[in-house]
Amino acid sequence: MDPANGPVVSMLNEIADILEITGSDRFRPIAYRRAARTIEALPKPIQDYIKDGSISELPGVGEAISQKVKEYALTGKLDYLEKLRKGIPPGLLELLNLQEVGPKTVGRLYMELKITSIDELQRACEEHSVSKLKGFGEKTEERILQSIKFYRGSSRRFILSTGDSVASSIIAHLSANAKLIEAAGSLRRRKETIGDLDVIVASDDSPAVMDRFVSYPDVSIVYSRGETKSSVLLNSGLQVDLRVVDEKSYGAALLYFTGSKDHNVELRNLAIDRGYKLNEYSLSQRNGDQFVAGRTEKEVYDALGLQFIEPELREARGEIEAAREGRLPRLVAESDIKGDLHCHTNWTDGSSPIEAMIEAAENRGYQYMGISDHSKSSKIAKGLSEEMMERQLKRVEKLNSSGKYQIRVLCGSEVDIMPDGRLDYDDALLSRMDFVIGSVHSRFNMEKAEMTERLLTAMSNDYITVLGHPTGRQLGSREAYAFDAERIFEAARDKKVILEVNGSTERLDLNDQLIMEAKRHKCVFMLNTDSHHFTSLANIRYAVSMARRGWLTAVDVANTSDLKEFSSMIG
DNA sequence: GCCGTTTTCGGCCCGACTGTTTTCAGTCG
Repeated sequence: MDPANGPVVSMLNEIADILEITGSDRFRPIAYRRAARTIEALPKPIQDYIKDGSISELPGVGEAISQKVKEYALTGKLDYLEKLRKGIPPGLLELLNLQEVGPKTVGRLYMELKITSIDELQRACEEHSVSKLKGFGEKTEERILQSIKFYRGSSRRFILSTGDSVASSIIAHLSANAKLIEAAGSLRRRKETIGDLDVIVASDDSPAVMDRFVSYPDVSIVYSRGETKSSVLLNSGLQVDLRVVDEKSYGAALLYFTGSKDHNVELRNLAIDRGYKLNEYSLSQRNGDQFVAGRTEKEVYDALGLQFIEPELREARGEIEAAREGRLPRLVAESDIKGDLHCHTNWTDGSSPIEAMIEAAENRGYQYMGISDHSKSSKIAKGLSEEMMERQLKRVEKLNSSGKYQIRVLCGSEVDIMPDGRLDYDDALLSRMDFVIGSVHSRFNMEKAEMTERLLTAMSNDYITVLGHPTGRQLGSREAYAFDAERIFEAARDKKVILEVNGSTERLDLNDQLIMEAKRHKCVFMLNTDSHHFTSLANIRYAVSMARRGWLTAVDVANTSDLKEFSSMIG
């Protein structure tokens, strides 16, 4: 997605929301949402499509919507939307964020009880005036109160690594009754954050699986418990949905619940084109329901004439077309990685000694690894003074010549990029290092132009090898700083500065979309962990996940090369 | 509102679960 399109996407979705609440033709809001999805997935700003007239060729964007998008893009507002907004009180839209409360419910609550905000809804439920409405009852009232409580509580997205640990614990809990079991959804697609967790099970004894599931110790609320589907809320606020299917439907179910939604819509439409019907049970003949495929995902893709599409690619970003034409990339895999250069030690803010980091890297089968402690200005991180840096260089040299390790240990530094773009050590010291990771750790709130200059200046230093965690974002706590990505990626390519994909679980930086953009600029990448403890070297899987979501192959990634070739790349 | 090798009008992905029903509407994914 191009971030510049965000406002247009919200505009279209808001129109859809209002149309749903006011109860117009059922299909008009669907049309607006479809157009919003299309525009959300565009790689370039919508203005580009308006300029060359290709906007009305976008799927789901016809005459009426393209006119509205043009007006909005040109003037920053839209008459039609202003008029719609006047028709309903402003607080009404927020009610849609409540679980189990949809547009029909909001519409009726407004029409019959004059409810226009979450506060008013809460009061109405507490006074039991909602349950007196026709079609509503006590349980509905309680459910709404619960949703309100949840909505006001925790943030509703979880980082990927949290999802991984919950998933493996639930899978362990259920595995005795499951023939096949796997986490699906955004977790399986390796999205940077997940909203909920989907688990798919193949089993002959569905009731037993369901019983076991709803009695998982960490469950706080059971939302639903059915024969094939159950849904619970954990104490952490994470919702978990479980589906149980027959073994012969397992692949179809996994495919269906892995998504993304847009990928599924495209797949189903392709199925229809080919005379089939695709649902969570099988791919079947459109007439007669005869089973065609469904035991495995590959079986379904095969029957549709597609290459197998890795879950990380299933975002409706052109992967289905590529699969049809047999030109999907062979994605980089964890087993391709031959070294990790972003490792801190207890010389600065890490908690493991150099030797422990080296041994952990060796145990992973790496050919090389890099020590990259903080530079002197990172006071909080106990950055190394020049003298200490000198000592560390000598220490690593000694370890390499000790004969104790098979692995080659490189010594570098994660050097602060100062506000003016200079690096935190002088060139003489930098020149003696095997590699240099330049990172921004201060003054995150610079203006875009200033930050861009800062990064460009840093990248023009001859000794910088890698741009570390290029956007500085931390999931759920710190936004990416502003900079002109296009200029930075062009400079990275021209100056041969490698872009880091940082696998630290709170960072995941670059993210998938920026990776795709950088790849279009023909940049080279390096996958690192930013480990502060020897066990964190395993986080390389998260860097790999982002890289795969960004369509990277081993060729795009510097640290898939053997030591010899790699040395020439960083040298 | 969009779209078309079944259609320029009449469809629009589709199935599970819940609650309030007495056969179904609303919500979700």
